[in-house]
Amino acid sequence: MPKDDVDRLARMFKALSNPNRLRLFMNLLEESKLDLAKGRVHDCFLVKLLGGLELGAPTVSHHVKELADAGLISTQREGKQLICSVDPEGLAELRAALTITH
Amino acid sequence: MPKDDVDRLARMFKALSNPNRLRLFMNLLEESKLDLAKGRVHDCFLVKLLGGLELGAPTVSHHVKELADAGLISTQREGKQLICSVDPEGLAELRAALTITH
DNA sequence: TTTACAGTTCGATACTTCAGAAACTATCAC
DNA sequence: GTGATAGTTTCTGAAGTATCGAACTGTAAA
Repeated sequence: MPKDDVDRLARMFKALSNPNRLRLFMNLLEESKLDLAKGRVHDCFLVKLLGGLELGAPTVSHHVKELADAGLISTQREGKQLICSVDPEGLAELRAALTITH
Repeated sequence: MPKDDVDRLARMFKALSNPNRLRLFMNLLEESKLDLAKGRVHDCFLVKLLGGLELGAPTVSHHVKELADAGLISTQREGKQLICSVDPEGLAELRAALTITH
């Protein structure tokens, strides 16, 4: 596996290595599952993702950026709010790397 | 998802978040693929995993321990050598977490 | 145009991680 | 035994990360 690919993968895993950030992602993934199964992308208000997380706004902002930079989610503004969606390609890359039958 | 599960998952992802450690794991996974597909566990000398890694022995030892503690690989001594195998359960947990259609 | 809202940026602080040097343990071959 | 091999443990320093408070930006409603 080329070094660049390993680095890219490692960055994704790192984005998921913090429990709070992972929780954020899992919440979004849970919200998205139905839509992703149909090949569509689910949108979700940032606020909805924070159930029981109890983090400050700056921290959340930072975590969202990490996930986005890693290619695991994409974001877009809608008025005052930030909309997050799981990036299906990023998810697929992760799954491919962990797949046994190549 | 219960907090303990999130923490356990996060720990696995953390173990894969360092490029050198990820490389180690991917090398082992690559070696193991055929066997795992058949439900068996592949063993591999530590030395074989270090192709092009250029790390000191203490560092490698540390990385192997991290992967083992996270439940991603298991190790056993055989004489002077350490034998590593991918832990199929850990791998399955990771894959399950990233699976869309639950 | 003032106010509130949703999120961002900056800076500080406490903490964690990576890697290697030196010294150690265990095993095997002689 | 002695020496060589394979890996471990402990410690240290440099670099990176998580979190928050304070100040900031953009949007929308009053």
